[in-house]
Amino acid sequence: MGRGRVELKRIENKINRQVTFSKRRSGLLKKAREISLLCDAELAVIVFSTKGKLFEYSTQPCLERILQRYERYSYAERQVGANDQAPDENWAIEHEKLKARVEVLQRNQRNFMGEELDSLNLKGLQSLEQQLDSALKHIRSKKNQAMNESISELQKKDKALQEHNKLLAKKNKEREKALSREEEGGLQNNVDVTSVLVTQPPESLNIGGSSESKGSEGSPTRPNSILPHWMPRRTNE
Amino acid sequence: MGRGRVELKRIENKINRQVTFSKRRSGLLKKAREISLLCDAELAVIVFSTKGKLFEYSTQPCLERILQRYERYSYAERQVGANDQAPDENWAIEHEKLKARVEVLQRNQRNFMGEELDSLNLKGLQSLEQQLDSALKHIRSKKNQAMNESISELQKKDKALQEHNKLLAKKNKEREKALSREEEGGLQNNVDVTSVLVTQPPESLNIGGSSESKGSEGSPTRPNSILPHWMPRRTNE
DNA sequence: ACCTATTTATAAAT
DNA sequence: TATTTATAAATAGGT
Repeated sequence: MGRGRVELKRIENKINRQVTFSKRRSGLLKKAREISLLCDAELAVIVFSTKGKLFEYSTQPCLERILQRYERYSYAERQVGANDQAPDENWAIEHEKLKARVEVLQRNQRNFMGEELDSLNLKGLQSLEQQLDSALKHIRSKKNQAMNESISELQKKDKALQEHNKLLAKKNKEREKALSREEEGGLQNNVDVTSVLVTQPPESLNIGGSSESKGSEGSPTRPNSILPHWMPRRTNE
Repeated sequence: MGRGRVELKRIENKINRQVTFSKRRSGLLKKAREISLLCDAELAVIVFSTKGKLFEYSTQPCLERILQRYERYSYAERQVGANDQAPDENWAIEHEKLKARVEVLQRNQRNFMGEELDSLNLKGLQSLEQQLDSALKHIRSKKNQAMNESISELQKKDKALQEHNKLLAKKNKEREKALSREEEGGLQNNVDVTSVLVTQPPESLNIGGSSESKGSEGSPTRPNSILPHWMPRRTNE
């Protein structure tokens, strides 16, 4: 959308990057507003510019709740650190140091994401490759572990449901028999409980893919409380 | 964008609303990804459909991290309003913001190195895996490119040296011949240049030592324990 | 900040 | 839900 295609990579020219950021940011927020209006969705967008400036859009309730949860936590945390504020002169220095650190960390991160590789020599590339390779192994192992856990949990659940199902079916049959003995011709009230139970959708099998993609919206997910229980969240720290 | 203007109000037709939601959602997430890539911004988008299903995009493997940053940021911001301590206090706030950023970056980096994976849920792990996988591809391609370049450079150099060598050998022979003709028995000064040249150590095999990394070993790196040793510092911006 | 030439996104139809 | 198409929007590069 503009004169010439855009390569999807960091814009090197600082000015252009800044301008594009400004334009696209407003575009993004506008679209966020539109979708929330048109489709009655609740959403939040949080954007930090490279320089650390914050921009946001939110339709309120949901994100607020999430944020409040964090707020309590980090407020408490900050109260601790706020007490021992003594000196004020080395702040400028500390600040500079921090900025430098941020810069370094950002560059690292870009490298870790496979970008800006020209800043590395061959040795660096090789070392990075090794590091990522090993990291990937860890990650995959962890992921598989997580998947296996949730699978076995599901299997357990499934088994339990089947048991329950069988039980109910049996009871049902018994009742049916009893009824047919007591009142002849009173069968029309009989509902097949079996099918109801067996049909329960294995909702947790929707093991998160990339952020969006496959989301059969209409699926009869239950009023799921947002995150499946098997998704561990950071509890503290 | 589409056939006919869009009124900015809730779409009444349920089906249409659903379809539009799906389309615009993916559009929004796409744009979010683009701005983060193009403009080096950190951001998160959280969307709840009417039915309560969650969709999200985050530049970080762990969306909570951005929320935390947001938290700290808005806390610091709030201090401005509450506090009428004018000039110097800004520094404190900026400092807080920076610290929040550093924390996020550090955590990311640890994750990128395959550490601290317990802080990620399955979704985060998968997204991280994908990211690293793609990064690794870039890195390997870059590495191979670098290697090939240095190989062909070496071959060129080698060829040139051999040429030179041949030339010198020839000259040497001629001179020798000439000498033996002019002064009989004066051969003890004759050094075999050939061997000297052939033996020349292939210094350029030190691949990747181009311009920047040479001799920087002794420089006292700043006390950044996080920075991997192989990451050369950039000299220009 | 404003202006277009173009590229994108997407509403409607299939 | 996936494709296709006609159009509205977004926006890159200038000014």
